[in-house]
Amino acid sequence: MSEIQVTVVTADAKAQQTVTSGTRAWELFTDTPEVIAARVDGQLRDLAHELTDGSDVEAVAIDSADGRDILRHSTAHVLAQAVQDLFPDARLGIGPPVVDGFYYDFDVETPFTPADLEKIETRMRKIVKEGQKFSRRVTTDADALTELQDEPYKLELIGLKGTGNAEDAAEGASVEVGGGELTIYDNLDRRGEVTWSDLCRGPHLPTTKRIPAFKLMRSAAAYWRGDERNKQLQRIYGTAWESKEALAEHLHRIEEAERRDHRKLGRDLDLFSFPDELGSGLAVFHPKGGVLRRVMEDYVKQRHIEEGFEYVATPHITKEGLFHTSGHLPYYADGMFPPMEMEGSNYYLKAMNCPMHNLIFSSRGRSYRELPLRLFELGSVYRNEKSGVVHGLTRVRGLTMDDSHSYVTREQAPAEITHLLDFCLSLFRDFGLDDFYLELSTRDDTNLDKFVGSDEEWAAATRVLEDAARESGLELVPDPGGAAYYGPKISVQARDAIGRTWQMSTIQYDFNQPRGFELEYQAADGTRQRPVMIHSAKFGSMERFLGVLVEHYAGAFPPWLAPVQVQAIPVAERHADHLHDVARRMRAAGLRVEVDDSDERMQKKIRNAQLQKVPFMMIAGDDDIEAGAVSFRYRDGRQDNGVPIEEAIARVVEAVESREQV
RNA sequence: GCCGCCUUAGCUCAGUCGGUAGAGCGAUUCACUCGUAAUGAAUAGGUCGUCGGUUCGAUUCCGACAGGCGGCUCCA
Repeated sequence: MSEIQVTVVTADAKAQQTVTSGTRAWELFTDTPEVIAARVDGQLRDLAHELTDGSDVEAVAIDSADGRDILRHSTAHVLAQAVQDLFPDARLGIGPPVVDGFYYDFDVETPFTPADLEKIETRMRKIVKEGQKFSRRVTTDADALTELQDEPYKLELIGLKGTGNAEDAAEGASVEVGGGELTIYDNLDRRGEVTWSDLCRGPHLPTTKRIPAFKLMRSAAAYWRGDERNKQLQRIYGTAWESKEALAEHLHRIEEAERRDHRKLGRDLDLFSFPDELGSGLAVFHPKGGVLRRVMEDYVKQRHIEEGFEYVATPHITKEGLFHTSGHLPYYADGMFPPMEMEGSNYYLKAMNCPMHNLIFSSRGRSYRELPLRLFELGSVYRNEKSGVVHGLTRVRGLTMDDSHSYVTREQAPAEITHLLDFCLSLFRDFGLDDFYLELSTRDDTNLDKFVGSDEEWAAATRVLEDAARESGLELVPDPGGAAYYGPKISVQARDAIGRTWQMSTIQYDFNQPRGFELEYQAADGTRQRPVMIHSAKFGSMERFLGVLVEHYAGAFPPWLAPVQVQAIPVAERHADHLHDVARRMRAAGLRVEVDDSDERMQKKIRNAQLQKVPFMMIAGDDDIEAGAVSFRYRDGRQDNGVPIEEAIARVVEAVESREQV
């Protein structure tokens, strides 16, 4: 037996080690049980991987990003084995790890019920307990096609691999047939007998016993290879973690997110509702939600004007010709409400504001001296969102965009895009959101029917946007195929307090509509030139942004946004007049104050104010009246007693004006 | 749009193996007037999502539709 040299790589060191040939990766890590795989020369490998001379070997711990992916992928295998144990007719789709978990798709006659999931989970625990070994076996396409002849979806993946399309075949397909050679993983029981096999690239945990904690979450249908023309498979989602504690924390985070759900808080805080009578995806804002909207709208209007925009207004409905000119009807009709016929014309509800703004631009001759010309409105639009996608305030059928169109020369476009991007980000910061990334949505070059314009125009537009995005220094994520039909876009994705992301702003470079509308300005040399238009929505939709704010703050808004800024609570009935007096003075200072002079006990009033997440509770009893003062209680239970009235008013005013959180 | 699940009082939810329903919170009224997260009592409130079918009888079973939830697809 000969000797070979390997290099064990850790975060801060590299150590040469001499081992005998045939040594497997696990032998290097026998005293570190959290290691479940190895990265050998940059490739993730099973611990059973046989080392070769000169290899760099790095431990992969189960609680690392790669380690969790491997854990979850292995748990997905256990899921599939359990499903085929219990439902022998189930055919396998794809089973990759995803953020915080994994899924596996199955073709079954009848969809899984919650009771089925329980049975499957029980079966999975049994498999985990059995400590089945994940054993890698290299195979050939021909052998695999024979072996997997009962698994039509796997055969399809192997076929796609042959054409080099495996990576594009479907989300997660690469975990099955990615990489160079085709491999099958056998699950071996204690006697070494094969109990189950699956086509898989790996790597995997050494045994199922190394799955410390998992849970099945839900089942749902999913189109095979993500294409709605294909059959729907039944997808089971699960999660798996390196410890029971980590699983518990994950479940706790989900509960936390549910607690912040804007749909629940919207009801609890009496902000908005979705009356069935209106139809799906159509919200009404109650007085308290109305305060939020008004504050947002007033602020965003003022900021637009400060940034050089001119406020305009346009109708909600128009004859169809306009949307032909803009390209909406040829390219976007599915997204619009059906037309209504009147006096021989078809009228459409507006799905976008841009065509109307173009009419304002072309209402008279324009000079280069007017550019950039920036038109802005809070434009309400109606979109025929498919019934299955409507979701709270974040996906609605009627929405109001803070929508603007900047008409610029080609030369001015880059600076204007940077200007718009800076504007978006500063607005978010004013509202307390300061964690963003950008997405660059480009044309899908394989589906040109969906997009207007020449290759050169798209390339130029994409370049301008990409440059501006890079200049911002923010993380930039590509989104191929995500462009609008008329041009590429940058979108700003904001993370909320618990790490979820939401598409807010979009900035789109459009060379098509100016051509369609024959927009022109007269240049300095007397020639007529075509402007470029840049679409931008900063909040995106007022509805979605409001929903995101509710979740970001979990309903506990900073005072400048809070529907009720001060809730006054008398200790006893005789103290109410004092508070009514202070409340009057606060309202005169522009504050939103309510006095709770109901018959409840003060403890109950405090509880109510607490549940309504009011930033300032203003309490007064005998001591306060005697001292010409009030007492504050904050949402965190902190107290500040005996604050002189003038100072109390000034304090709340200051908190509102500074837009700080209290 | 597709798949699955769900819809009982304003909210959260019991319940009826087919014989028209209950609780807590909330609301209203009365009593209590209290120093930092729920005072007590009484009262009102429901064509059990809508429409159709089966049945002597449907909130319960079946179907369609509407709305919601979880995904998928889509998303200007």
